[in-house]
This record gives sequence, C-alpha cells and structure tokens, in this order.
Amino acid sequence: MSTISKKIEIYLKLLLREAEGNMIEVQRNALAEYFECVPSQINYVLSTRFTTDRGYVIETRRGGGGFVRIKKLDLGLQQKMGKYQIDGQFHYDNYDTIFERLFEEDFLTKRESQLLKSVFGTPALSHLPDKEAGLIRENMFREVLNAVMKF
Amino acid sequence: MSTISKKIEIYLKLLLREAEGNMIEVQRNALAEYFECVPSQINYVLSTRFTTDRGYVIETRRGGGGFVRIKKLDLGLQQKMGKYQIDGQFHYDNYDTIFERLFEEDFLTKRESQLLKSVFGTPALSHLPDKEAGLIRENMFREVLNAVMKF
DNA sequence: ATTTTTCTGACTTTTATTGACCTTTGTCTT
DNA sequence: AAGACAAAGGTCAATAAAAGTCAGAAAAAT
Repeated sequence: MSTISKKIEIYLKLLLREAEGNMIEVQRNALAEYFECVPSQINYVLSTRFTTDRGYVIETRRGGGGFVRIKKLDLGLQQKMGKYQIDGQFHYDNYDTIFERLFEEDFLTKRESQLLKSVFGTPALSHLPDKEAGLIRENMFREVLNAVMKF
Repeated sequence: MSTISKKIEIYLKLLLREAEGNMIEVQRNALAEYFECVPSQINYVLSTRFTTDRGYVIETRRGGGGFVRIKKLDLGLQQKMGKYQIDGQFHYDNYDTIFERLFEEDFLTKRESQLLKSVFGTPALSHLPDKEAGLIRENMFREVLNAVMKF
C-alpha cells in the first residue's frame, strides 16, 4: 500500500542518489503539482522522512525564485563523530584537547580548532560560576558537532 | 531557480571584483534595460544586497550624467569590527550577519563562519536571560576577533 | 475501537517584480 | 536670469511568486 507521501519520498531519494554532491533543489509548488497534492504535503514528507537524525538537512527560501534544498549528510562522518557526543553523564573539562583531537582526526582545520579554543576559553565565560560555564560549553559543543556533521 | 535580482547582484559583484579601487559606476536605466527590468528593480537590488552592513556604500546622482556608484569598503578588520564594538549593543540577531560579512571579506572561510554562527546561535545560550547571553556573546566575539587577527 | 499516520485547506510570512508618480540636475531658449 | 524641457535617479504601494504553519478531517494500522 503506497501512499503519496511514500511516493514523494522515494522520488526525492532517487533524485538525491543521482545528484551531484548529495544535494538537490526542488520547488515545493511544482513538486506538489507533479504529485497532484497540496503543497503542504511536501512539508509533511520533509518533516517526517528527511529529518536531521536520518542525516538530512533542509534549507529553503521563500518568495520569487524560492526553493527547497535537500542535503544528504555523510553517515560515516556522523558515526565517527559519535564518540564525541555528549550524552548527559559525560562532560568534557578540557575543550582544548578535544578541539586538538578533532583537528588531528581531520574533522577540523587548524584554524577552526584555534578559533573554537579561543571561544571556549576562559576569558569569555570567566565571570560565571563554573557549573554554569560548563553547561554553556556543553551546549555550544553540541552545536559545534552538529555544524561539523553538516559540512 | 535564479531571479533577475540575483543575476543583477552577481553581475555587479563581478564588475566590482574586476574594477580598480573597489568602485564601479553604472547607470540605473541602462542596467535596467540590459536586464530587461524596470529601473526601480535596481534600487531593490541595491537596498537588499549592497547594504552598509555588508560593507558597501552607494552614492548616486540624478539628472543629466547621473550615475549609481557602488563602493566596496576595504577597511582593516579592526576598523570594520570597531563599528560593531563602538555601539556596544551587539544585537545577537546580528551575529549571523557579522560572520557572513567576515566570510565575504575573506577573514573567515565559509566553514568557519558556519561554525561560529552555530556557536553563537540561540540554542546554545537559550536558557540564559537575554542580557546575560548578550554579554557572553560579546565576550566571545572579542575572543574571535583576537584569534582572527592572529591568523 | 483507538491510535497513528496521512492529507487538506485556510491563513501567514518572506522575497521579488512592476508601475505610477516625484525630485534633482543639466541644458537650451528667450 | 528665468523658464522650459530633457535626462537622469528615488519612493512607495500594489501585486505576484514563492514557502511555512497549524489544526482538523480522513485513512490506515494496531
């Protein structure tokens, strides 16, 4: 039993496989017309099947010349990054080391790791209680991992 | 899909790169005719893409021999960012713009600016009061400038 | 019979395009 | 010098061309 959503999903994934650079651009309205559905169904498909945790990144633009861009991320990278993930119990206390390791493992360039070290460094957060600062660094580090995986 | 506005933007930036002294002079009507659009669309492009925020200065003159002059500012990093520091009120909405600008000005790579945008973004500091978050961003931004200057 | 998933449409927001009308500057006539 | 006209560019509001949101209906799955 194949629903329209399923068909759209399959179609988009086909396009993705055939595309250069794991990336495609479609127009929501055109796609909806092609599949004879309402435009918002495209959003439904995107939000249920092309989610971040499945390794997709969606970017869109409204207005004249608008588009929907779907990027498929490299899962291998995600896996390899997995070991850096903060999962509640664990938290880092030495981010300098982490960023250096990320550099050595080629996830970051030298400059990138320097930049991050300076942002995470003491002066910026020094006026906060240690615990608070630690929490903020954790949150920021999560964002960093996220960003790196999207490269 | 590319819009006319986008094409005009690209064209002007191309001219700028090839021009002496980071400055070009065009005629609004001629440009509009070349791109087969109404003259006021040129103003639209200028006001949405060649803004002060992005480091451009527009001067115009009406009447016979009128022109539109577009200057790309090429100040040092210090001067450019000094502007943001002087008014002090770094509005955090603006950090995206700042990092994009730093990328456009070749102080940061695309990736670096993406990284920084994600670190400065809402999620990382969302649990803090706005004022506190603003202060932290300011401090971190100072560190970023410092690091960039050492590159 | 419920719960979950899919589908739909009304309403919103963002970005781009167009055109009617306005202002400034330069030049030509008288 | 004044006025008329031409040759620029400016403004703003209306419209068009996208995509987003969200709640409720319908269909499918359990």
